[in-house]
Amino acid sequence: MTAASIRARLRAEMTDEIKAAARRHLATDGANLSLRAVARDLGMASSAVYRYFASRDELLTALIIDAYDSLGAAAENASGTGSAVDRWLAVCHAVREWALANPHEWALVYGSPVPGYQAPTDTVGPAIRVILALGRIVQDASASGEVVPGEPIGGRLGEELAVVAEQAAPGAPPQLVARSMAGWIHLCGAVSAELFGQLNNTIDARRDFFDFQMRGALTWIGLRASS
Amino acid sequence: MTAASIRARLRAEMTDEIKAAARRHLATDGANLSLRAVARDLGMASSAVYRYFASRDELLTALIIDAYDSLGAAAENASGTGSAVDRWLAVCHAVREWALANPHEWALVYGSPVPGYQAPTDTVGPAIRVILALGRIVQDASASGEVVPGEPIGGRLGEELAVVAEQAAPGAPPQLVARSMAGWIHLCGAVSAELFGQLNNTIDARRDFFDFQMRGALTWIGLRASS
DNA sequence: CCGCCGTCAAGAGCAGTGCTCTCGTTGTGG
DNA sequence: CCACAACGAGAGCACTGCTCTTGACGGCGG
Repeated sequence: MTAASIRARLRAEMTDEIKAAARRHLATDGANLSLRAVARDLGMASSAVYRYFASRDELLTALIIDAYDSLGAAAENASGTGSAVDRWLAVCHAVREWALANPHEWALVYGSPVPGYQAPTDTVGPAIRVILALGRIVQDASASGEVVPGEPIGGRLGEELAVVAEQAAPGAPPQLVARSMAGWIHLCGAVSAELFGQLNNTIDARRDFFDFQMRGALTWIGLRASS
Repeated sequence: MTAASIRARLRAEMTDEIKAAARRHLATDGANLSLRAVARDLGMASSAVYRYFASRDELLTALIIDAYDSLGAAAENASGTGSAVDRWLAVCHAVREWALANPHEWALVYGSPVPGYQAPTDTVGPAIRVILALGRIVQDASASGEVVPGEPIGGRLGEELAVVAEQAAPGAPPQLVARSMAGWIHLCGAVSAELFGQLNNTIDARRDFFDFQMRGALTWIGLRASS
């Protein structure tokens, strides 16, 4: 135990240092960061990095998982208490603030996909944490009646939404889940628009505008202020 | 005229061929396409490409402008006739269909920004064509009363929105312009979510879901079916 | 009609990249 | 205590964007 754990601990520390350096380079180089530059930052040969990550894509995957987990934790932290509306808005603002604090990691996970990169299945678990956090709010609101049911959705879309509802917010009506998904998509769109420069030279009161958008989406989603 | 125009025409043709080849490579390599590979495709030396584009960034800028123009034309074409709701939805679907037909160009303009790349001012003109197309619809609807005014917005956000309203939809109330901007952002978010894989293994009835989202956003925006 | 100059393409070259392979060293489990 | 696994370093391959030089072709002024 002693020896192996020492090796293992050193390996874990080295892995973290590489990821930290890579995260730093993410800011300047984006998704196509230079493994050699990362190695230089750490004072090691570029080939040594390959002892820890089999390829640059694997390093990126690790960064992506970390980003999803960090964002998911932020969302879960914010989804605590209050009315469904308050909880939903808190999650929205938490996501936005996380993205503002970690813009390049947001771009990594919600921006354009890296060309040759195929996300492994390890990423889907962390990826849906924020969705599940929103789903719990919707589920709770639905259970306590803080919700406008709306008209059912038929066809194949209706069936697919029923499956989503079962997984993310069991008990909630599919049409409510559909509107919530739209709200999540609007959330992602609003954050990306702000981060990717679509609001430049146009809107400076960005928090207010974001809040305005999320509240507006909320009225359509149909979460009520309280039971 | 004769000689210079011959030269100029050859140059324009060559420029177009380079852009076409670069667009082809955009599909596989994304924003970090290989200038040498483009040159290889055209059977010319990589250095010869620099006669037409001073750098790879300049080539990318040309592609970006072309993409904005193409998308803008598609949006303008679709914004023709009918009620404000019909015109708005037509533009939304036109944007989505253009994006589905040109996914990599969509990623180029609405995806994560290229790291070291700073968009020159030449791009803003083409960039706002689709926004202006939507703005005209809102303006017309406002003029003919097909609109729910809603509550005014105060503070700095209100002032900024008034400026936007003046530029994009003169005469329309700022709060309506704000809701329309949110609709445009939701539109971009929905297209990006679909294109960037956020709906994978979840929603297959994508056109229906997109339509559902845009109609929902529309009810909140406050465009009425007809006067 | 000829020479000249601007435009063009090609090639070599530089610094940098991802990744592989080999070679010593070091530390650890049996 | 020693063989073996893990590790770091370096060289090397094919590739990249970009620059510089060289040579050739074509249209215009004299």
